[in-house]
Amino acid sequence: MPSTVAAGEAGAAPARVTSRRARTRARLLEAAFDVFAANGFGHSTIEAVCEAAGYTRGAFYSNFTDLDELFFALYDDRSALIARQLTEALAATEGGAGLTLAELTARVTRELLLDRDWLLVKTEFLLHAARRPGVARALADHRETLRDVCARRLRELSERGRPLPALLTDADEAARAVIALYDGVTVQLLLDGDLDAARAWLGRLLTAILSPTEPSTAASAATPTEDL
Amino acid sequence: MPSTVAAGEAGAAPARVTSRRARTRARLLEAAFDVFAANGFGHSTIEAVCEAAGYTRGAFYSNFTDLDELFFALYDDRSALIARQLTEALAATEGGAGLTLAELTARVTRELLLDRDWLLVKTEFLLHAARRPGVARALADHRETLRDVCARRLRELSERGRPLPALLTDADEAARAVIALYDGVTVQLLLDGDLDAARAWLGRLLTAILSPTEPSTAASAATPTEDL
DNA sequence: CGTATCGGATACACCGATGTATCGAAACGG
DNA sequence: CCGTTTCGATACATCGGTGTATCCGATACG
Repeated sequence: MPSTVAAGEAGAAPARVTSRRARTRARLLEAAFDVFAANGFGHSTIEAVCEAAGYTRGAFYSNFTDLDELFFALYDDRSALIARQLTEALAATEGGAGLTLAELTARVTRELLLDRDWLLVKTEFLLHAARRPGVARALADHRETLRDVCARRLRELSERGRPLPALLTDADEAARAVIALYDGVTVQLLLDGDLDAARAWLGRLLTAILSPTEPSTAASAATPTEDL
Repeated sequence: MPSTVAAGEAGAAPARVTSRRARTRARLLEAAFDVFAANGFGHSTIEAVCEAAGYTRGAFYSNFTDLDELFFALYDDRSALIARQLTEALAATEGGAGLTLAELTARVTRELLLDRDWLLVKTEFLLHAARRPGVARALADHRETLRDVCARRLRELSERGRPLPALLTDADEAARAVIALYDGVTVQLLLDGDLDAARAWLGRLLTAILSPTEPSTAASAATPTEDL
């Protein structure tokens, strides 16, 4: 069951599944990605996707019921792929030495900030999920597994002497901060399209927030939202 | 000229503009906000907006040409309103004492993280803009003015002895970091809908990234993305 | 290699949204 | 108040996308 976020196939699975089916399905997903990236999900039609894939609508309805379902499947595929890439990139600690902070940020930056089209589709899926509690939970779960991967590396880091900032209580929270910064930089990248700048900026932000704070000032600003 | 992002009225302005027109226009925008928040811009129709506003499509075509145009006007109005609120909130330094870091974060958190519906619409507008270079630039400009407001307060702060983190070179960059964190927390809020948690989390993140870092570790991690 | 099943193409009926042209009524200026 | 201008409602023609039913070629399996 390689589904990362959830299931949701079209109709009951046929008794005899040919491999041609898998090909056209893959092509449809590929084409849908391009169409969604270009026009946005809301302004995309089944016909446009089929035409981009080189099929007629018959092929679509044989594989999916909705555009919604295809959208979900598309996100499922892509996000699983990226999750795998990130996990591998962070797991590759040759020599057993473990990652340094610089390496960690560099790898996160490299693996996660890929192309703008994916960010467009991903963000649109976020909005899609935000309006459907079930999908939202599934997406949140998926994000949580990614966060755990990140948290594990950060925990290693802190156990090997590199202290985490005092304001972030544990590695899990530090990982949350990493995600937040990543999402924030994504917004900027969507606007200006400068991938290199976004990578550099994310790198700086990550090191900034993961660097230890001075104990004195940290204590005085621990609970900022209490008063006023 | 109260337009914040850009202009773009429907047709040439009539010689005699009644005030009824302004009312219906406002109502249409109001209704559009609700409809967009509920269904998403892409899945919203002119009819749905008009019905929600209590008009027929005739009223719409008398005020706008497109849904796109209405969307732009809607964002224009709302964002200008919020920009005003934020500016006022940050400017209100009674006694001339200036804001503390805790006050600053508290106010940003309070003024910017309003309701989820607005975040939905705002994010959708971001995607909308990301696909149209002209709109993207306009939106970027608008964000820049907000950032400047923030940067000014941060500069005051650092001039009154509160040091900025060494990894963020100046107040402008610190303001960028604030924006990035805000955007990042927005994503989380869109997913889980927990407004209070988002506020608290944003507050912690802001103080974390704006607190001074230890000089030693700061220097060693200054250029993280160079190698590897 | 034959045959049963599957997958995608084709054709059709339908609906919903769009845009325009026109008309009655409200709002403004005198 | 009354004429004039403007605003929004109504009616109409049209178009694009959807979903379904059906059919023929492709494919797997014995």
